[in-house]
Amino acid sequence: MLQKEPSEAAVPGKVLPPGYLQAQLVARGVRITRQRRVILRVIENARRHMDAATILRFAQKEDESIDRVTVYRTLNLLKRHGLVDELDLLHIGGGGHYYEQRPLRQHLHLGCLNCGTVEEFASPLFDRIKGQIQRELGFQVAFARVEIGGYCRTCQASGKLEDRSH
Amino acid sequence: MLQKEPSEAAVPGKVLPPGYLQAQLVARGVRITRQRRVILRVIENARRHMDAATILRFAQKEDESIDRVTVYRTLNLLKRHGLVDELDLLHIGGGGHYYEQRPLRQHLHLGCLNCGTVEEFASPLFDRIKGQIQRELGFQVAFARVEIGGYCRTCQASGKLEDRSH
DNA sequence: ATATGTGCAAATCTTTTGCAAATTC
DNA sequence: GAATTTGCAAAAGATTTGCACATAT
Repeated sequence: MLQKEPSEAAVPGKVLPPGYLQAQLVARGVRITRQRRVILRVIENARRHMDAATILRFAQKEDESIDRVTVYRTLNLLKRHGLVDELDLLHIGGGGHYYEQRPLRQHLHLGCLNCGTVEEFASPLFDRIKGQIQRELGFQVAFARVEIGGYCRTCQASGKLEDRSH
Repeated sequence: MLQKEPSEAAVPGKVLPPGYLQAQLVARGVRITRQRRVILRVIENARRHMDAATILRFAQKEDESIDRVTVYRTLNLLKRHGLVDELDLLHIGGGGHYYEQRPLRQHLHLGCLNCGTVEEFASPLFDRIKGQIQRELGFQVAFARVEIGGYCRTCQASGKLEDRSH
């Protein structure tokens, strides 16, 4: 399967302070171990969306002994506490999942089917949709995942559109 | 108390005619085999979102000999032609993927974290977001996947909210 | 005849589980 | 000292691949 690094996306207004993940866990009475500290830092400092294997690779740069399993367990911990979101970015870059620290402001992910770059986009309209869902269906929204496939401006301009989803 | 009045398109009705998938493939010069015919019919007649294993189970009711691999290959074929969409429905119901015939009208998936039910919802606002993306980023939208986690009206009313995402 | 599709077995990839040893409170 | 967390090995689950045989044009 083709392996492609998901882009460095313009992360819309990352407002969360450094150490936020750890602070949140501490506030919830979760024990912070040596390996968790490393993994949290890797996630917070991510310049792009990372899958578990990538997070492991970065974590092992700081602590060789960290195991793949510990990464998965920490990701599950963070998911349970709603501190990270799991994406699959339309599988443009592989079969697994990608993780990002849950942002203050919900955003959409735009994956280019040609070059694999992932942009992010926030729209007030999406908040209105959530309100509409709540009002019309009585469905209480907890979180959302929006992944849009298409072609980025650059690839359209280049004219070299080779659809990799086929 | 919330009023029960799902306006507009709570569940966007299936508008595509029976045999649409097969017709589309034929129109594109794809050969229709015995097993493909069965698998296409299973997908078209789906009453809920199915994963590959479920599609296989239904297909084998009609033709015992159909193999798991053929289901995957047919799904890939349909994906390549943009005739089905792949979802994971927030993994409320398992680790794999779910498939649905690509609808005429884009809709959002609302998965209840409590009972696992998936509702669908279409909103003209979402079309406006797509326009916005196109205009503001020059990103040409091909398809979208929207999965929203939360709590359905029924579960909220029942009071028995046991969060399965934790 | 030639292209393509199929089933089977095995491989691959991702994620989870069992358990003894290590770590933390 | 009790409870939690870790690493290792192994299992489990989902999907893909190699290949000989079958099927369709």
